[in-house]
Amino acid sequence: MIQSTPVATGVTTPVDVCTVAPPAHPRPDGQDRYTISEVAAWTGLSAHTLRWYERIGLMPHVDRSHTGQRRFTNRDLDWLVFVGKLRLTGMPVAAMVRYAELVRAGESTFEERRELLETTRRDVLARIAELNGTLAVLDHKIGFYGSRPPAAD
Amino acid sequence: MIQSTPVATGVTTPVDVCTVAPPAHPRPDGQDRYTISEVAAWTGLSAHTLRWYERIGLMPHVDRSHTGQRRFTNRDLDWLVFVGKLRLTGMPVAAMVRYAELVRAGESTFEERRELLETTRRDVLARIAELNGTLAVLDHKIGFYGSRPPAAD
DNA sequence: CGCTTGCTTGGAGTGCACTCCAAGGTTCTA
DNA sequence: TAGAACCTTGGAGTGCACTCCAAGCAAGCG
Repeated sequence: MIQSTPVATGVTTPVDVCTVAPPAHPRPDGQDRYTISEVAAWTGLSAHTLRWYERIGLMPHVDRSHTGQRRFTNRDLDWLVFVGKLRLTGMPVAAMVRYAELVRAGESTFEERRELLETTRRDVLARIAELNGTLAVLDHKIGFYGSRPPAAD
Repeated sequence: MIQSTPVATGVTTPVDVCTVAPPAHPRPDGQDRYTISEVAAWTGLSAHTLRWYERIGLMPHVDRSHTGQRRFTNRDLDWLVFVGKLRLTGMPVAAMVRYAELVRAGESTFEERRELLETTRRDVLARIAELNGTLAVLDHKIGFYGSRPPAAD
């Protein structure tokens, strides 16, 4: 299952990574220079995965300390939160990389970005419909096995 | 994406594979002895996948012709339709195999089967909630890119 | 200063769900 | 009855999304 990897618990501010400089929301320790393990803990992704995201172009190039260690900014955190959402949609990594490329390419790609997101949106709606279809079957069968699905949820 | 593999288009009868002999619904050519390629065409699964399902125990053992070729019955078709639904829920194959084992084990496993399906149901609800969450983000961002999401759907 | 813990890299490995292959036997149509 | 099309098997290969490894610097504390 693609389901819930615990992405970024504890965020309360509405996120707004949209391409062009959103006002950065100060994060946990407010330094704007987080190590990879801090970011890993904060996002729920592994450090491995964060490096991998950078390698495949899913992260804009991350700042480095004078000795070459990664220092993530609040902006990077915002981006990762958004990427986490895209991942939850079921969007393949290749498409997320494409989106990241468009973001790097600047404003001229607004239209294509919108299209990509709208395609994703349609996919999500289709998937929800599909899941609702399976719910019907599941409920039918659960009824068959002698108990109603729990009323609450 | 796990999404829509075209599973069994053209089914109109409500399916009811539930374990204990449901009245078989006559299928397309009404012979009750379909070759693997007929079943592949009918379910949208590949012949490879059908053989693989049998190998891993996701299919009850399929009838054979006197020379050893598979001959699927309407019952098998019903089962495959149901398995297709389970697959759409995002249930891992291993869990579907577990369910198939329980079915083979007989009535004493009703309770465990019900639990398995209810767990799956909860997973589906959670996934739908997750997807609705992504829709909110998607819509926000699509609005950001200068056009509202299409009104219809 | 030394020590532990953390970070770096390229490349290899993992798990899932298929997907395909080769070599040969079977079935159907003309 | 020939030939095309289809079926069989075990095992190997594929694509995706990570996940881990080894060898070697870097950072922070007493």
